[in-house]
Amino acid sequence: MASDAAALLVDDFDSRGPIARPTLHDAIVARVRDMIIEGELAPGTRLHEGNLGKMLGVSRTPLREALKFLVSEGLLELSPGRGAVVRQFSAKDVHDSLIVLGNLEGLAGRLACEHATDAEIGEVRQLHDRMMDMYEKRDRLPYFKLNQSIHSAILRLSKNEALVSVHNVLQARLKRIRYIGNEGPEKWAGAVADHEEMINALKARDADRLSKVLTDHMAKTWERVRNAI
Amino acid sequence: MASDAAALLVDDFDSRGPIARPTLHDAIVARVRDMIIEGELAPGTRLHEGNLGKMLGVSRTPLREALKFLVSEGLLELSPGRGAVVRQFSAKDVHDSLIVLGNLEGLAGRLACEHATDAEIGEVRQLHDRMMDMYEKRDRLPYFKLNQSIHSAILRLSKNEALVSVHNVLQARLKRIRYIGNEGPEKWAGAVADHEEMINALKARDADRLSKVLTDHMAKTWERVRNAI
DNA sequence: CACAAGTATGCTGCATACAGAATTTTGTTT
DNA sequence: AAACAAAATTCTGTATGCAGCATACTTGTG
Repeated sequence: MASDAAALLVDDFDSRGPIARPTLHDAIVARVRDMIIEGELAPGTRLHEGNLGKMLGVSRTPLREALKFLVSEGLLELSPGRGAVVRQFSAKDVHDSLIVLGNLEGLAGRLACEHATDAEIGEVRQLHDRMMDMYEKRDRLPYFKLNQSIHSAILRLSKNEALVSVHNVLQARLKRIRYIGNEGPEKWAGAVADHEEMINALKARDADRLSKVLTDHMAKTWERVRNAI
Repeated sequence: MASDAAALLVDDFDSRGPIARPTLHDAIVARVRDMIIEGELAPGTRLHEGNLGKMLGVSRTPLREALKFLVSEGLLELSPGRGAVVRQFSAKDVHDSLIVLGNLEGLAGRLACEHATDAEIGEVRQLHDRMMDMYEKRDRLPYFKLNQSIHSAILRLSKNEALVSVHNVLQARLKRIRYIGNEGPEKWAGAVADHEEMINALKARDADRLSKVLTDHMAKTWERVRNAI
């Protein structure tokens, strides 16, 4: 019965990766990470290995290994003798992270202008156009997801693995908060304007301008989410 | 007998931290990380859970948890069914990481100029002076360690936890390579000159200059280590 | 009735046991 | 002698068991 649920968990895992088949470990990590990001496990929650394991249909051993992994990612904290707790980010933590993220995205933009092919830039353009459609319809969730895709794409186009890696870690920590932070119409319009400038700078391969837009965009993100914390 | 060695391992752990006592988990992570950084476990080495555990006097369970932790840090890779392998960094990986590190240190310098107290800058100055003494004596190891301390100190003075965190991760991945990369006299002199300018810019709280020196310094580091890979 | 001490329960941390996959070794055949 | 196949061994991945600590509860006392 436990193995059935575990098999289900693995099937759930989105494996569009290249060769390696999904492992139970990866599935658990992905699942718990999602539970944290989507707020199912609120910050401060103490993770009960027995219950959580039964819930996921996994024994404590692989679960504990996955939790250690998430501790290293900064999504959980470990208090000795008391197990894992969903990490609570202070306003300063969020602000600090956004500053670093802004800097990293700025660098990514600079590198993307240098290394991206025309075809790749075209793909980002398509993402952008689809996002604008969603903005016209004021369809928030697809807009949000396309928005994330664009930022991820620019990171990818930097062709810098290390950069992608550290960006992903910081991004994951803030994802929940950014998801919550629902700006009003005027700030939303501002964000969209930023994105227009981004895509233009990228098409023109204007590294300085793209870098600046991305960094500034992240600074404005702070204004959008600060009262949601 | 296993527990004896485990106790020894914990005692080995450098716990100048605030409150929390060292846990076996932390001790194992620190120990294996050091073994990787110091080259005792060469890149590409397949980690044998049985042997390594016996060597450290720990059973497989906490060891595996520690390995998962190090996988998340990017020091190990996991091939399903085949366990953990010490990650091999290509020249491009190193180059990419150094670019990101340079950017992060540049940001750190900028923030340090803003947030550091005069006393803290004084402490960095002292580290710098001691490092210069070691340079006069051409005493490489203490020079190297003080050098690292200075960079860490600047990161700390940024007062940005997220920045320190991601910097540490990237730093750990490259530590072994930088340790190996022994430059000749003329490049060493160049590095020392960079450090002179760093400390001057920091004292003057010239954010732009400090930022630029740190970023450029890291770019030169690539020249120093590239033939060691 | 409040508070403290002792007790009981439950959870974490670690070790061990077991099943299945991977690798190596050995035997057979060409 | 080389190549292939099959068996045996070894190792990983997962489950379970046990000891010690933390917490909650209960009971006794002021």
